[in-house]
Amino acid sequence: MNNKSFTELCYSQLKKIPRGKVTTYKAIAQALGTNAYRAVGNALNKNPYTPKVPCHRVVKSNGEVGGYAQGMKKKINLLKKEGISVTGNKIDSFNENFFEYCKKSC
DNA sequence: CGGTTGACCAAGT
DNA sequence: GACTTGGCCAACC
Repeated sequence: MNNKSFTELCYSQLKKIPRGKVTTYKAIAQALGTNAYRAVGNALNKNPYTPKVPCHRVVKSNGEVGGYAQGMKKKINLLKKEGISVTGNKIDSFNENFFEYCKKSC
């Protein structure tokens, strides 16, 4: 079970995100114990689990929605349905809907 | 093993 | 506030 690639581990963290919340690429990387922000984004970009994994709940650290393999419009649309306010390409009340991972024993 | 890429980040201009 | 630069790390060729 631990033989998964870094990419697969990212998906595992994604699935832990509760509905109506969002996180950042950086947070996920740190949750995995690394600083590979880019590797995380790279993993989600090619993610074959698009509907399985809530990749649309992942945004950039500056509050922007970031990107989406199926189109940002779809991503924003999903976020709004989850109860997250999105203005243009940015998250409204970003820190309100922000979800933090438990790095250590939680 | 080296070079390229990417849904990034932070700091500087 | 928008753009540029350097850095970071994993996956792929």
